[in-house]
Amino acid sequence: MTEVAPMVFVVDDDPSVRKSVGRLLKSAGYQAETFASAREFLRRDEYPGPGCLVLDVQLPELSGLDLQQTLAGTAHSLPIIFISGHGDIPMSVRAMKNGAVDFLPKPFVAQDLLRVIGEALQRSRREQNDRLETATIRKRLARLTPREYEVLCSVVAGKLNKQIAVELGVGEKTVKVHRGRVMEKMDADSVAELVRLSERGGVIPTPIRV
Amino acid sequence: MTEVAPMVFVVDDDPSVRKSVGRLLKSAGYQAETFASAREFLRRDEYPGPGCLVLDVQLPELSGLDLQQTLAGTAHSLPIIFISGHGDIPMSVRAMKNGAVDFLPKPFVAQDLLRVIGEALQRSRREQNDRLETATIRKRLARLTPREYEVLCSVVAGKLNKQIAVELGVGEKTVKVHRGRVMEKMDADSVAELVRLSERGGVIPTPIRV
DNA sequence: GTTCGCATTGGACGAAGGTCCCATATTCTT
DNA sequence: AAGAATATGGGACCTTCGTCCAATGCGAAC
Repeated sequence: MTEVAPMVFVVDDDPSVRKSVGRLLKSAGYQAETFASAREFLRRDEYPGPGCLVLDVQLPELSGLDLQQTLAGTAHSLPIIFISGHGDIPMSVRAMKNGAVDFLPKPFVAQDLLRVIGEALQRSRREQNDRLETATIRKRLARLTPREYEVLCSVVAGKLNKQIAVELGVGEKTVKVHRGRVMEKMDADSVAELVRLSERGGVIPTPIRV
Repeated sequence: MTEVAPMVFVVDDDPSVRKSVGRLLKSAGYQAETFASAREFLRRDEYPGPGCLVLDVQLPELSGLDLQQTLAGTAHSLPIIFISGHGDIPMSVRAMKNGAVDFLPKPFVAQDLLRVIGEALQRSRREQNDRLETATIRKRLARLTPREYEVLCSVVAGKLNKQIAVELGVGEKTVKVHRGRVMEKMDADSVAELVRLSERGGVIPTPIRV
């Protein structure tokens, strides 16, 4: 495990804010990288470790809220803390609804920002872990052949080999082989574990026909 | 299925707001009940159907935000829409962080309130369904004897009857009996289903000793 | 055109799961 | 004290699962 210092990105069109916030973050032990616009931020390199984004709402071209929506659902989306000089309540509500960690009106005290950044980084770590886990599972799922995947769906639906065989129009023997390979490829020691892995991987159990 | 009209509770110390909002809601086809204070609201009867709470932030004694925290985690918590005449951004952020559906500054247009209430009721229905499902599962879990519960925890961990028997210091036969009763009481047709039920019911699989 | 991955199946066998009827001991409630 | 719920088993039996070794057919890739 390479220890990676948390990274805080700052996007604000005001140079003095970038400078002061950047200094504050570094003095607090974080890595900091500042950007003057949303587009500039979008050209950044991916950062592997935990991190968050301190984002001004009012920005030229693409606004902070627009950037938030652009980033939402991205594979490497970061927790966002908004800062705003002329924000209003509907703006802050929209930001929070879209998953922002907090929304700080300017001027704010350094302590408030640091506290919220702590929250954001904690969330980032959690999300990163979750993403890592599901990515691992997805990779395993991707190694399954189409037929194996069909069998998996039926197995996690709780069906017997015999039933699966009938539904797929093959022999029970064949199902057993596929099933064995599924267990191996998914690295599951038991059906219980297979069910949990499949659930996190988004596998839909084939409906049981009564 | 008894069709229940959605219920909207309104808590505001301003009588004119209670009156106008109440009228608006009824004209929109909702049931409405108004309260002048948080304490008064807390004395209300439980309402079984979908519903939400339109809550003023500034209230005598217990504030709207306090009431939100009091209600949070309650078995019958309702989605909350805040309305506020003198709210600020930190206030709205706090409300949203604690799960509010929205935060509307007064004055607001009727259409906005109705739109947000629609969201809130949809969330209410979803939460109600989720609560119903987990409650059903919990009831079944509660019918298990201590021993049966132990067996369940081991089964969903993917252990073999033999292993479970050793760990519990009983015969494999006994485990089979308990296991059978667990399947029956939990109304599960397969181990896969049992795993899913257990997960939603908060059952912790007993760790596997390698 | 040969090699590789995929899907398919056979036979055999042991391990595991599930269920029937039956029985005993303990504990707790009524 | 009687009865119910709980926990524990025996014996018998069948089903299901998993795995060993072995084989065939098919399409795609090299």
